[in-house]
Amino acid sequence: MDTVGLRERKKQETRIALSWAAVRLAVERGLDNVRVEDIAAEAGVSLRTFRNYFSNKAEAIAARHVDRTLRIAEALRARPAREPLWPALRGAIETQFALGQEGHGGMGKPDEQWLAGIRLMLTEPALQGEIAKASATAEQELADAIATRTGAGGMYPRLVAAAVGAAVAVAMGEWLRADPPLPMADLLSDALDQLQAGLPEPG
Amino acid sequence: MDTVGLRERKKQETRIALSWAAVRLAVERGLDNVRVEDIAAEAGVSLRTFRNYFSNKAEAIAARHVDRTLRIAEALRARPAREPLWPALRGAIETQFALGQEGHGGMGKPDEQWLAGIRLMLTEPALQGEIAKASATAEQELADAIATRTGAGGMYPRLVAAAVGAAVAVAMGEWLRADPPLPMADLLSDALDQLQAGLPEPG
DNA sequence: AGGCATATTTGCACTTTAGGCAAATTTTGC
DNA sequence: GCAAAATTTGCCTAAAGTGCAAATATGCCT
Repeated sequence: MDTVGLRERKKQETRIALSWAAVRLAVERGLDNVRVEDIAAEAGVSLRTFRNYFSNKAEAIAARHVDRTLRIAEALRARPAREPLWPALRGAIETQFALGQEGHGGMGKPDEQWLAGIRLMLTEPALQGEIAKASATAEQELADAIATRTGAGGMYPRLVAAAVGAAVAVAMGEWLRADPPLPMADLLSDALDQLQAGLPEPG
Repeated sequence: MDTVGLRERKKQETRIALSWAAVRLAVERGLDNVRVEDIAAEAGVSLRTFRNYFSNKAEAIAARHVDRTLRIAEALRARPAREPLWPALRGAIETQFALGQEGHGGMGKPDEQWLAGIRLMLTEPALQGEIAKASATAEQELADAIATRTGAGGMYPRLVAAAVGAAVAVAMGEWLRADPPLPMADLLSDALDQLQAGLPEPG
């Protein structure tokens, strides 16, 4: 038998189905034209069950993004303890963004839903609070992982986590904005370089 | 007559009164035991008027914090254009946090409401989304001001704004947490120093 | 397999939030 | 003063959110 039972797995499936339905409907009709009830129906559960998982539309839409960002901290912990912090951080981040680049030899269709979800979150003002909350959660985990890895105390772990989170957010924003599309990896690398250089004033 | 008419001023007063009432009631009874209706009553306006100003409790509570953080960008713009970016940034930030230090020769009572509001926002999970949204708004303004001042394009202005926002947030958190209380100015300065040094791994 | 304990889903009742709309009130500019 | 414009307010309806208990599904032990 698996380490996770049927119960656990079905719960996860329901959660994903709800989040997926939320994003799809919101993209199709616009956020305001989607009732929580519709999302529940789309996912094949009762309205009340939706509320057992999420407290509102925004949370449901952001759920997959939250999961993804939380995995950065997880990836960091999985790295060899002796690896210096910054390379480890870059590695951990890259594993979560190893997609979206078109024309690359990799998978052809770069998680279209994820892209739509991100675009939606950056577009709809009503979702910005949620994306920010997601970042806060992720940064908390990241700070813990950094503290464990470096043994540093004080503000350092939280500073690094917050700064890295900021860099990721800025890079993501630029990625969506860039008209001649740029590879996410490059933007991310560029942002982290500037951060590590202490953000010196150009010119 | 003033440059702003009575209308403008009363609107601002109502806004402040509502935000103030929201914070006070939430601190007194706990966030969940405050209905929007109560806040409106406390501020002496109708429930419907409350909704003309804010769309929910959280927004009302965060309003004064938003105003305050927006003033950082304003302060940056007010600085001499030739001043290098980082000193100007530090100066602008400090002007908005020139309070809260007890035992300093300055004002005796350091905006008790503000402290309570901040503590509330950092404490109540339901408000974290709002504080984050506030930061996002402030960072947008800050990025614009930085872009204007430095003439830099690309991600630089947004990166600096986001990183500075992160540093301020971390310093504020530490300030509230520190058991033997530390001066906000020191924490802020420390955080910005680390940022400018490129957040090198200690040890 | 059978059966008990635990977790999840669901329906239902109820309170609160959210927002459109038009009437009443207040401020502004002339 | 007085008309135009903005703000406040009450009313109304849809939707969100929450507690509770019954029904259903799963895990676990014998």
